[in-house]
Amino acid sequence: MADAKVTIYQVAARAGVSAATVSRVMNGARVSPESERRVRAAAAELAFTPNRTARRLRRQYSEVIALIIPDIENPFFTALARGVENRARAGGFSVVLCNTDDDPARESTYMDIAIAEHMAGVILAPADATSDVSRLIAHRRPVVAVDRSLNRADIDAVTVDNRAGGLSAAESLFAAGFSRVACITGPSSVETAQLRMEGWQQASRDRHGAGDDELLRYADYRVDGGRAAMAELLALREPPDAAVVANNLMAAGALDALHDAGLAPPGFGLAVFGDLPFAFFGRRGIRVVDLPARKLGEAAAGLLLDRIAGDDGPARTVVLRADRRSREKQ
Amino acid sequence: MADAKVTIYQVAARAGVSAATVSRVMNGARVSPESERRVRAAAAELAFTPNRTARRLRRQYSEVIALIIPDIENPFFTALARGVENRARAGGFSVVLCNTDDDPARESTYMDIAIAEHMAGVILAPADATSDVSRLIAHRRPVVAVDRSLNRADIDAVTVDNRAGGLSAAESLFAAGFSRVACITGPSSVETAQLRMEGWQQASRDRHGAGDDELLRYADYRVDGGRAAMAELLALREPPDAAVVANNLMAAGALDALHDAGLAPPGFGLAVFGDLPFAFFGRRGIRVVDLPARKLGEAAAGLLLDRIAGDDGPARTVVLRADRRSREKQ
DNA sequence: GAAGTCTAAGAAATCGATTTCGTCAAGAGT
DNA sequence: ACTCTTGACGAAATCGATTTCTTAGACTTC
Repeated sequence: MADAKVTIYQVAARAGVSAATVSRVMNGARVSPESERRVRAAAAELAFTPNRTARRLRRQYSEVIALIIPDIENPFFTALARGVENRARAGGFSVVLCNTDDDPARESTYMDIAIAEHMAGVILAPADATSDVSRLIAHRRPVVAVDRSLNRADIDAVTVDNRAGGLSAAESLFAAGFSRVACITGPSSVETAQLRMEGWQQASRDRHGAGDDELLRYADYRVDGGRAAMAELLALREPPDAAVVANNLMAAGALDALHDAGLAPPGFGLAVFGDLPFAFFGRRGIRVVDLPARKLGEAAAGLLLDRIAGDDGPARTVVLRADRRSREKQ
Repeated sequence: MADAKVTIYQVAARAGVSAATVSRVMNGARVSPESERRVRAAAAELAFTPNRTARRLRRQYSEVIALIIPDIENPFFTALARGVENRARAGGFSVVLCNTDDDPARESTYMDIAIAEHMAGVILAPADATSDVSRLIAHRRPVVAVDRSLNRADIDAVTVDNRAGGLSAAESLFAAGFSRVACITGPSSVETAQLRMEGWQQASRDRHGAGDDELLRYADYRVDGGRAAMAELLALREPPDAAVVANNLMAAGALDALHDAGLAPPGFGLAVFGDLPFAFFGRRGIRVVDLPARKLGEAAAGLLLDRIAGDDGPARTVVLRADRRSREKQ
């Protein structure tokens, strides 16, 4: 019975009613009990699944949201994705995950697709500060920026307090007795990288009166960049005895470089932004600035669903705390 | 100019032609140079983006494929996803990532969505052996199973040689001088878990004449399960001196448990299926059975794209090698 | 120069569900 | 008894692009 293609008209014919009535049954509009029964029976017998494409064309709307992230292999973003998905599912939405590899062109393409596909909204972890969401705005598609904010006051954003996180990470290292605390951060064009560095800088100034730019390295938020940066720092005439590393991937590389030099936490102080899910022994003694990735995702999805539901109040910015904690066990 | 909604008719009006002609221009059919020029100009001025929903309804087809995986936070599956995405993008397709958390109900829902959304095909990493793809088949949607095969001969599959991997992992531990080699594998209902265990079992039999079930633990492919299983093994009257662990997450847990007992590789032999992207020091001395996740994804996407293009030859099964290697550096 | 190709391009049908607009009948109110 | 609601439900319009059909002209070919 379950043929490859069952339309609403076939169901209607079988139930002896019109297509309109079938539609009403499927969408919970008022229908007599008898009609409803017949329609449901017919739909079940034919294994009818409404064609979402047709519905979407008519409704100008779909229950799908796009989540655009720069790196699908980074656990931070997958955890974030999971948060988005949980919240979205609870609201009856599906999530399409789009991976840009930090490429603005791909990001732009995905936004166009979101428009052309009638997606209900977009959650964007911007590749960089130049991300252009104007086409989304022009098409009235709700957008929420997550992790990194866009430089515009008119759209919702969910971020963590990166500056405070950087400050507290560096301070905790100083407090633990380290004196030369370096900083390995991400690309200077990336907001989170800049803010985390500024937190470190602030702590250094508080401590030494002036920031020590010799101990600052901009890398690329990737493993190899972290390894290279740490290697460079260790090669200084006066190397650091601790470091704040601005993301998990670079920390992996940095740990590698440390190990090559015969060093490791807790002898060498290390504070890292974000969890290191697969770091075992190495993890012990590392200070982790907890990035609440899943919560970021949930919050972003929450804001987006509000907008989709019609909320058009002024843009909100949610800033979650980045808690430092000294991690013992999972 | 770029208004919220630009249809093909508005472009047609502005260019002084019919909608059909605009469609022809957008799809590369024959049109006079003059018309083409005018249409392109009008389309550009209005920032026209064809409505994909309408196109899809008419064409009964979309350039989107679904990738259904059990755990989005597992690096194995994200690497696989990246492989799928690369290959799909190259072929002009987008990928929708669906996370099931190993829940057959969610898996089933996603398959229905794939049908209702007119997706071109589905790549499925089955939650378990009972996954039912019959509705996809009934709707003529190409399906490729990846990582785990479905128990049916009529659909394409891409897997790794899990049995050989398990065998070689265990053998390499025996060869290195370990004598009591345990095995921590996944749920017995999961094919990969079963096969990897069988490889270990084979090696144990070859060595000892009989497999030692005392040293076998079925866990859940998760960190906590691996930790608990290893803790149990270490508590035996005669604990193992080495272990084959059937996936990366459980290995993370197992390493934790080892550490708690004051043990670690290479003193305690450890062979693991799949990469441990964030494992630093711990990783050294671990034997990794390399699961070519990205290649799996690429191969699966390749098969699927062939089917979408109309290939209806008999089902193919691609088995990739799971190479054991002793990992030094990234 | 008549009959037979092509070509470009417009009019209209189509994809399948939703939704507006009417119609009809049953029950309410005076 | 007569109008007024009210509710169920069918006919038809609609969403926007694609894809037949058709037609009108231009160009061959004998």
